[in-house]
Amino acid sequence: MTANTLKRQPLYVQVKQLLLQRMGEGEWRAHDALPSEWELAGELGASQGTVRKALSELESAGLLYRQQGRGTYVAPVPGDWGDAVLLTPGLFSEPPDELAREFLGLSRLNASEDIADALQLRRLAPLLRIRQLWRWHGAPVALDDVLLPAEAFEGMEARWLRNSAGVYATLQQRFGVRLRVRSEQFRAEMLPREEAGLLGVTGMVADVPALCLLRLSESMDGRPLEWRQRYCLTHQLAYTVKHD
Amino acid sequence: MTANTLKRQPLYVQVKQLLLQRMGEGEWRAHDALPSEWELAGELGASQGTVRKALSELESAGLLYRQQGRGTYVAPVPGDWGDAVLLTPGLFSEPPDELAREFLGLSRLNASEDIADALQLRRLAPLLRIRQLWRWHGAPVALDDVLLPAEAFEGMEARWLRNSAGVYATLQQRFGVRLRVRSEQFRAEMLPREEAGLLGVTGMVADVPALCLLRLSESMDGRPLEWRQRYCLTHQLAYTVKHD
DNA sequence: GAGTGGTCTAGACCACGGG
DNA sequence: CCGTGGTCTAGACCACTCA
Repeated sequence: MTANTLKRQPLYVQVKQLLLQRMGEGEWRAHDALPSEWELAGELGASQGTVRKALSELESAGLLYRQQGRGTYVAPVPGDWGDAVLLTPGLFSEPPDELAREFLGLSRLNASEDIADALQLRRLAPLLRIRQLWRWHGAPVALDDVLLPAEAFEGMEARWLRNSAGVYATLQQRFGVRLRVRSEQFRAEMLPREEAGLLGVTGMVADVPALCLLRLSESMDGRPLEWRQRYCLTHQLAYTVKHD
Repeated sequence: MTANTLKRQPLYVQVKQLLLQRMGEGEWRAHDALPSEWELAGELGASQGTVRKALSELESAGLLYRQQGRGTYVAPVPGDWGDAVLLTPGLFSEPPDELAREFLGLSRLNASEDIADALQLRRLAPLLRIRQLWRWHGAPVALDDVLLPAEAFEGMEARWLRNSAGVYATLQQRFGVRLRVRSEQFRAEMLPREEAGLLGVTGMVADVPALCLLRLSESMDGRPLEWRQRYCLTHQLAYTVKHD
């Protein structure tokens, strides 16, 4: 890599950033093959070992997958549910159930202090709010409020969200932005009235506890771009996170 | 590595396993320096690059930490709380609060079907149960039930647990077993009566929602060895998991 | 200055997948 | 068979820490 020093980043980091950029620009779609290690090495003027280190780190970050004897491929966008899985409680065996996602609406509001702080915006900054409902075997099990900085996603349209694989997929397809989870926060709460209505918990039933998940996500270059709140009903299903 | 092939594992994996074994046998204590890459390479008959790959993987697994210009050191045993942190809710800024751990008791019981299954034991297998309470600024915030296969930890004594940095630290010190989290499961529940008593939630107060965490941990060679259930009060504090 | 880990290179061989 | 990624080696230079 001739004279492309910039800020004296190690070469393999520069290779990573360059590949991330090209992936962000949509040069390759999910499951497309990247050039081989030797081709990239030639293109970029680095050795094959250096390219390998960059590719390996992108693989462990979940952006690529590699198969011996075949090649290196762009990994599909992770679903909105994240790495977690809904499970029947008490069991650690895992039938990865398909959850159905239902888009409820797109609206605008202004950031509260907490949210502005988390997203590194000024107070009352305009936000987009996306609501969606998760169903498992037809029954509502979770409700999402997704908050995005309006400035970063100007031109967002509800129909993009209605017919898509999820918010993350839409952001990547329409804005070339790929998000990753920075941190998640769990809390047990009594389900608020409004959310209870949307989740179909109505009437005389005693108050219901809900798992409240907050998730802060960022772009690949580290800017926080999504604040998500999820209310999960966990009578029937638990929220599982696998490690490694 | 001359003729130590075993089952045709890659050399760097064999190096990892050998180092894990020697760490498990207590050859080094926390913050002890390991031999340098070149010394290990000489000892084990591998190249320095291969040793480096093994060490790097152990570092990213959190078992070692390395400092340029100094050396490679054994990482301290993680606390019982795991990678998660208790936080004031709504905020993603992080004052890593010290939690006080209070040992409540050591008892024996027999495995239920679920737990025997998760720990890969026969039904009704004998278990050790360790109870402990977590306090934050004096107030109880969480209660742990730790279940361990009695067979694997015969001779466990309550006083070991009373005066220690936690269950994981005791297991490593007394039995040479280091655990890592395999999966965690979250659920919102109404706090059961017994746990409410231990957590100091008494009297006329309306029922309280609790975050119920299940954690399955395994030894470094992949045997499931701990089933843990934790009830967390999350009115004041939330349960946070950082990624990366 | 000596010793450590961090990066980078060049070359070798192996294991796997597919034509 | 070829091309791919996976492992392993040897050697070079750099950046950092510490005596």
